[in-house]
Amino acid sequence: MDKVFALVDCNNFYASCEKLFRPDLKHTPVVVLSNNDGCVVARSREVKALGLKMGAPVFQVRDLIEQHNIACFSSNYALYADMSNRVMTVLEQEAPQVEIYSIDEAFLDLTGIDAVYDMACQIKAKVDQYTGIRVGVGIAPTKTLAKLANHAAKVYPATGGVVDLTERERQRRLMALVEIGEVWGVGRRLSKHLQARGLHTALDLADADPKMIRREFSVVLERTVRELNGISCLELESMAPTKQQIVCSRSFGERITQKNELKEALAKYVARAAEKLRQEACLAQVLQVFIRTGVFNPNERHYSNSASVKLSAPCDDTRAFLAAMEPLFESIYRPGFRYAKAGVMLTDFYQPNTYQTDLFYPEEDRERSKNLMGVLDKINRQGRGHLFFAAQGVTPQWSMKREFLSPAYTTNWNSLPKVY
DNA sequence: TCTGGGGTCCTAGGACCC
DNA sequence: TCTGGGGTCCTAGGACCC
Repeated sequence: MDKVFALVDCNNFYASCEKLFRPDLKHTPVVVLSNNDGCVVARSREVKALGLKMGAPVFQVRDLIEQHNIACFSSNYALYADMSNRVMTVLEQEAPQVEIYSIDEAFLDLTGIDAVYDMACQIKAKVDQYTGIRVGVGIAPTKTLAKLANHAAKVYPATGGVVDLTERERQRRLMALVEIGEVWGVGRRLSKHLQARGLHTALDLADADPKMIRREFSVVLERTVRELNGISCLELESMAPTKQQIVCSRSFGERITQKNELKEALAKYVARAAEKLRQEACLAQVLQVFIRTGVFNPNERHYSNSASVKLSAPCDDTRAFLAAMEPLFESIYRPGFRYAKAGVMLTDFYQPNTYQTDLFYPEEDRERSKNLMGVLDKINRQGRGHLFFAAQGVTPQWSMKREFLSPAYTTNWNSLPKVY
């Protein structure tokens, strides 16, 4: 039986979440900013119409923002994550198989369902009714084509937000209209190379020789070509695969010049990364840390370095990672720079009980570690940062700038929206 | 002066083995 | 003057995604 995938994608997701609780902004242009209120990372429909670019640094578009009275919001991930969960819950109720692909997108497996188009319309209506979030739906025999169908649902309002691309003729008609860079898996670099070879539209890519594509580009792009021709190469992955790395990094609200402050920042990221690791129920053996100055100012001396260490055994104890971080930091720190960003990465993951233990680390210590971390996490689930390590410092001067943060409307009792 | 954060996969090349 | 062949594993870097 032919496969049928649907891609459901929330419209302007972050901006929509902000608007949801601010009916007064219903027709106002809205942008959501990255951490430190640095870049534009989401735009409402009105803002897109104004031509304000995704990823634009705020200071470069400040005039445009003032001129059009664009409402700015700092990223409120607590809100977006909760709204995302609500949307995904509806999808899981409506569809037999769901792959949550990102915070605002999911693939559905609708193979074997008659009247797929009607079902997609129903799902769209239900998400809107239950969450207030508008979605677009693209239907096709492969994931790559479903992405393309979803793109069409967005670009052509006449579609009403649902596009069924099951028919080959429709697929080809659409692909002829779509630039090659819009294809899922074709980024900026590939786009340039492909255009240099005379391939400009999605259809050009679909009609390219897969053997040539593999030889000249990669096996990944070859798969894309086949997918564009209706041959499904990418399965629905309804089980979230276990993570292979955990990264925690931040740009600072202000440049750091003090050594101890930089170390405290790293300690904080180590603690957060270890917490995430325990949430995943994983153990990690390699810790990497990095620090760097700003990268954009050409008049400034630049420095960037990283170092990593392999622990004697995989673990998930924050204390062990903190102890390992210190010498790494000492080895890469250089005084006299204005540091802009730092981060840590955990890799080399193991499942508990499937690894070689450290001969000199007794079982009872492991038990105590597990209990201690358990208590730590339990307390911090009541509110992040209730309990922390002294190494993290108590009065960070460098914390993130979030000047335009909206309330945690859906996840904090004290921030529930009030209706008068 | 001010430019985000967190992931995955693939490939090429080097080290090493027999 | 002439110096093999076949393989694995690891890492860094590059591409992509949201």
